[in-house]
Amino acid sequence: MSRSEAASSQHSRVTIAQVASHAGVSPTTVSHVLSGKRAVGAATRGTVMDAIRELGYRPNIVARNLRTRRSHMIAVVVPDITNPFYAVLTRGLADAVDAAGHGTYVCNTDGQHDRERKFFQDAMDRGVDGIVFASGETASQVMFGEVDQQTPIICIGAQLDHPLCDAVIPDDETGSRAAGSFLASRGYQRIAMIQGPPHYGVSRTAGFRSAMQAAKRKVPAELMVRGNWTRKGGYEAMKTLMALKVRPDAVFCANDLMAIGALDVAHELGLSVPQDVAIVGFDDVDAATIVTPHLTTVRNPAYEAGGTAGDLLMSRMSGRYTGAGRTVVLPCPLIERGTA
Amino acid sequence: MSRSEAASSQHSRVTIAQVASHAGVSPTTVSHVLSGKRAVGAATRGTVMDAIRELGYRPNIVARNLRTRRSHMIAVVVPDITNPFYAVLTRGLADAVDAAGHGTYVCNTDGQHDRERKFFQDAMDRGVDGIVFASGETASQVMFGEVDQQTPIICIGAQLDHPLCDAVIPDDETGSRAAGSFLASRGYQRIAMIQGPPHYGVSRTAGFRSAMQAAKRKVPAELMVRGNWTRKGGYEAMKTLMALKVRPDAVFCANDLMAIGALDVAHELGLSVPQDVAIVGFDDVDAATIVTPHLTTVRNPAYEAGGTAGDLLMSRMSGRYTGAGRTVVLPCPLIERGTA
DNA sequence: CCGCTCCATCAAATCGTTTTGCCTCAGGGT
DNA sequence: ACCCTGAGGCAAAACGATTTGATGGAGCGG
Repeated sequence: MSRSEAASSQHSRVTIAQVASHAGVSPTTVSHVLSGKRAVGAATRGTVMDAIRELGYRPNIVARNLRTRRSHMIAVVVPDITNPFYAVLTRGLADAVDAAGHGTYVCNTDGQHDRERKFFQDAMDRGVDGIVFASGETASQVMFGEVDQQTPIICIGAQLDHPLCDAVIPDDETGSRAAGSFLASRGYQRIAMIQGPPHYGVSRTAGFRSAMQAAKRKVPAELMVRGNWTRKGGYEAMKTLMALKVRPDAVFCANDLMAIGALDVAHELGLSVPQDVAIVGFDDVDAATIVTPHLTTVRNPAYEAGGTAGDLLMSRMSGRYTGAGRTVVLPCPLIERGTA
Repeated sequence: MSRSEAASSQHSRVTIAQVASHAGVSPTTVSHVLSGKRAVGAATRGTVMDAIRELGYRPNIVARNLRTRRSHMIAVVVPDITNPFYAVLTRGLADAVDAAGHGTYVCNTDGQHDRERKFFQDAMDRGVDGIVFASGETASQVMFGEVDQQTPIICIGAQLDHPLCDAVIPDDETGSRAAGSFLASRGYQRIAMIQGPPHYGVSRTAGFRSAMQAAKRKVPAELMVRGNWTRKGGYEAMKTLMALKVRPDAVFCANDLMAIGALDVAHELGLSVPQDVAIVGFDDVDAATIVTPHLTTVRNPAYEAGGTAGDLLMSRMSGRYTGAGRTVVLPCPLIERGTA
């Protein structure tokens, strides 16, 4: 093997200079052969290519990054990669930018603002070409003080007033409205909602309310309860709903986990779903098809969100687009399954 | 703000040379203040620190990487970050190395060998300090031909005979044996197993067999069926088991998804679990506590695996350890829940 | 034969650090 | 007086690529 022979002959990696001397040309020429930025004679090119192959040359990307000021690396900062929503989002992003040769540097913040800031700093210092920020709707804009005006930032799920910051936001409100309208169209009369904690998921509540208004359904305060996004929280919220003197015949939950908790209560009470009570969730997590019956829900397009974030990023990195912050909103379609 | 003032005054970032001239010293001295590798007079240090603060200097990490030949970045190559097992593993790794200032570059291979090779190359070219390879048990050692002897590699779930490659392997076999013994100790007589596809998960099968032998349970061939790791696969395997003239009263599944499929069949047939038939899974995925009753299973320690991979890596990167490949095996404890 | 354009190539500067070798000065021991 | 040591500082050489300006011919019209 010429490769291993070359590798063993010298401790470290082959440099462009060694290729050049082996081929009897200057480093410049080798660089031009590789990049194609200037014309190179066919014969010379052949010699150089041979030398490259023979020595097993691989370019040192760090050196290139230093000179070109591009790293072909983008940072994605999420609360927790363990959360399937962010895992899928990250995958969508990775798939979108992979073809263009960009790697993805994943940062877990656990939603802590100081970690968000730390990773912003770190990403800038490392010279990433772009940052995708998906820390949920509570994205404080504190950390943007730290940011270099050069590197593009994409915000997912929240709109920020940073000049060069594009945003991609799933259309929670329309999705929730669809869920509400759907329940109404099925003839359910007393439709309740299990919301998220105060100040969270407000657009989901808004969409639901607007649907109820359009369908001429009254929603007394007792039918609007809250949970903390967890299965247990949904369980308890559903308990209080079912303890009402006159029970709801349908309930829309602000996320799937709470919907699953609500389903637990229905099973516990011996209620059949959706005959006795209908349930609709939001997010379309994997678990939605594991419970029985399968959960009717609204899809939160994580993969697509990551993908369009990647596209927006690349359009800026390439210089194709240099204008003000764009906003693309993604539809959240209703997925009809067994619980409504 | 002195920071923004400095930033606006010049287009690009502040360099160490600017700090030096602002403080009236040489770049060398600034570097020494930052790194502490050589003594610097207290007065000088103060001046330099002030200059750094005043100009808002941030070191250019790319330049540093080029000079020091370390990137403080480690690559983790997994089949798919979307798979919760690998997401958790990645998080464990990230948490372990984060404190030491290492970032994690995530690569999704989808289990394709050419992508594995491509990312190996890419990671080497980018100058990562280490690679964690978690592409499951079928890790071909093809891509190791590409690898620079310098950069340490940790293999998760498979043992490779690369000289400097440490391995961390979850103890599937003991875990499976525990599952089998547990079923036997509960008095189940006809214990079946739904295995993975041929050549996969052999140690899980081995552990189960050894437990059966120790418990003096016969396992006729008809009780050893196969699925393809999916819920559907488990469903079908369970169907054929339940179509037997004499049914098993317990079944151990090589992973949770198949166990959930088996559970579907039990529900469909009106069998009560675990009275009529017991079911035990493997992995302890989130879904295990979503099904009813909650799945009794064997825990596959993803987080710990990622964490110890990080530790092994750091011990090599720091030069603390330079010996032959180590192997650490992680226990897979049985988690008793409702299905057995 | 001159001037012009193209093509191919090269030398040298640059990116922003870290690190090595050398210098100076002060102080202490003999 | 002399040597030695340690502290504190600087100049310059890496690190390994890309990029710019210059150069030397070749081809060609006038």
